[in-house]
Amino acid sequence: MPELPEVETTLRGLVPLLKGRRLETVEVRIKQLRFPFPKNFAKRLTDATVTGFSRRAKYMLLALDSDETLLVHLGMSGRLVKADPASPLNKHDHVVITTDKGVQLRYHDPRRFGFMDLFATAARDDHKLLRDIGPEPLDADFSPAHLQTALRGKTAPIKNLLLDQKIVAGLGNIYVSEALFGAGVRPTRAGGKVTKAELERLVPAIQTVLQASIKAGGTSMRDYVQASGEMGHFQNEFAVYGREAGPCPTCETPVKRLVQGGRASFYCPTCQR
DNA sequence: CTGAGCACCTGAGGGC
DNA sequence: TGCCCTCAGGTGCTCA
Repeated sequence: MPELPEVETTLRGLVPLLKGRRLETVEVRIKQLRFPFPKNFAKRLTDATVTGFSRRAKYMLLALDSDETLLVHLGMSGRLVKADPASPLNKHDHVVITTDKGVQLRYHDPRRFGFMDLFATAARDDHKLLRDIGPEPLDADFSPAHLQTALRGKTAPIKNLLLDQKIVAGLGNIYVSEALFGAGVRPTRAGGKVTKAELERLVPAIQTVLQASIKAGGTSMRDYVQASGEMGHFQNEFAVYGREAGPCPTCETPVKRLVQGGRASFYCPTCQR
């Protein structure tokens, strides 16, 4: 599910609920998610106070006063949502955290592709899952020149390469289709053959679609909701994603769907070359 | 090294 | 209703 905008909106929603709060109870209700929980996970979190919030690619990072950092990945179907502590637990509510103010957060993930980790904050830059990630697309150092270097000589389709978190952080299947539409680049183009002029359109196209989605609270299609429980509504603004045979918003040509690397891509055959 | 394919898991929806 | 198939927002592994 969640790509950069959904992770970012979740994180922003967590700040007012968790900032400066001590985690009073932590209950892990499943043996493992995608990976086993770290040793003594619940015990190490209990009584820690949350001091900082950041995001890297699709990872949420919560800094604790215990000098450890909680890493959360939502996988395909994960969500982290405030809940009434009195309401019954769902079978997919895998981790339940209650703060010293009585606020309860539930990590819910039917497909269990998500996971959590807990590690020394000082070792963050060496973390295996974080160290090879490419630039954040909303940061100043994300540029056409970076993409040009990263894509040089690549024969794989640009669609697949933009999903590679080492090339650019945080994009997933929805926003790659939307960004390539915004840039007028066909998803099948070999990465190394995308021109400088096209990359100069692609960078702002990526930034525009991500920022618009964050503003809309992300995309809620199946599982995703914000930390508050509210839905996002960027799904109402898709230009091409999920709109096979529908009219291109620019030229009204029917949108095409194809499968690349086992995943659907959507594009306008007229506007994207 | 690259790129392709599979694996992990549940649930929703369509066709019959 | 029920069964079987396909598909879904991610990513790490193996193999050629």
